[in-house]
Amino acid sequence: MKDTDDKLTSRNIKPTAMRELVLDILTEQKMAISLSDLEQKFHKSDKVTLYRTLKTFEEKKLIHSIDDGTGAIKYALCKETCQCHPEDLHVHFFCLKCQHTFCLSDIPIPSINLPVNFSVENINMVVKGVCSNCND
Amino acid sequence: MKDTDDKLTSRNIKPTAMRELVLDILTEQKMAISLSDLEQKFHKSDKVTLYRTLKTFEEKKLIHSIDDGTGAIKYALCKETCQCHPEDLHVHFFCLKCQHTFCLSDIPIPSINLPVNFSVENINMVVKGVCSNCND
DNA sequence: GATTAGTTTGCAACTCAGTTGCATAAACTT
DNA sequence: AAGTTTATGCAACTGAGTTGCAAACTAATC
Ligand SMILES: [Mn+2]
Ligand SMILES: [Mn+2]
Ligand SMILES: [Zn+2]
Ligand SMILES: [Zn+2]
Repeated sequence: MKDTDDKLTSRNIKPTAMRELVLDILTEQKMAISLSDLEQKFHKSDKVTLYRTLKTFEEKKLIHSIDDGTGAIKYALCKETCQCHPEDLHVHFFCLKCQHTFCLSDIPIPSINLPVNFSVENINMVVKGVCSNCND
Repeated sequence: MKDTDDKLTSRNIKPTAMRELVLDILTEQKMAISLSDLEQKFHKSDKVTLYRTLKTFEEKKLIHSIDDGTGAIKYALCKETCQCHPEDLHVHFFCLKCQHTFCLSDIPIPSINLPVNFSVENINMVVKGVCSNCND
């Protein structure tokens, strides 16, 4: 618990019981999960509390959100050093077979040449295909 | 009307009055529009009919859909030659000021090196920033 | 330790995009 | 014209996300 607590406090999040539970669940995931995924990891839970917990985590840059086009936002832990700046952006992968969404944390989003007078703030890049698990 | 009709029939879509109207509206747009945007271009209209019209158009590859992260799918005309294959994919741009979504039809999505055993079917890339209109 | 002030949680209720079912209307087929 | 297929319109629903408010909890002060 101490480790979980530290992770929270280092991001300026008050370590409540609820938040520790949520962070633990997020930590043990190999893939990004949605609010309703998270909800189902509890026997009894309140969607709104989980929703606000995720919002807080995202605001404090403990997690980042991924819009993979499935209609439900997914969330995944940020790296310790992440400040959610452009240089922290990476490609995400959605597997059409297992329907899981992964961070490709090592693959930075390639820069592109925009038309004149266009300026960039943020880029979302989601690759859809079949993951290594599902490609036998 | 003949031109509109041809566009529809060449994509194997029966040219009804409704569909002609929708195609005309889509043709005169400089940016991608959502279902509810489209709905508001009519004085009296049925959302479901427009919804199904867009679905049909997309299925027949007359238009393509864009998930720009705003929560409402946007639609834009495909080029004549478009078959919605990977080589037809292009970058989309969402302007944080005017909130408009544009096709950057001339900017192909850069290819990336995925981890071993990952295969690609599709890529969604949305750049967010400020468009040339809104940059002074 | 009781009092207070600020924060978090739980419940209900709502919004909004997208979707389905079904009955009517319109368009083709014979 | 009668029958068959396809398109349209209306109602009703789903599911993700969101807000308001009161109760529970925590932290700070006396
Ligand atoms: Mn990620
Ligand atoms: Mn486009
Ligand atoms: Zn997979
Ligand atoms: Zn703009």
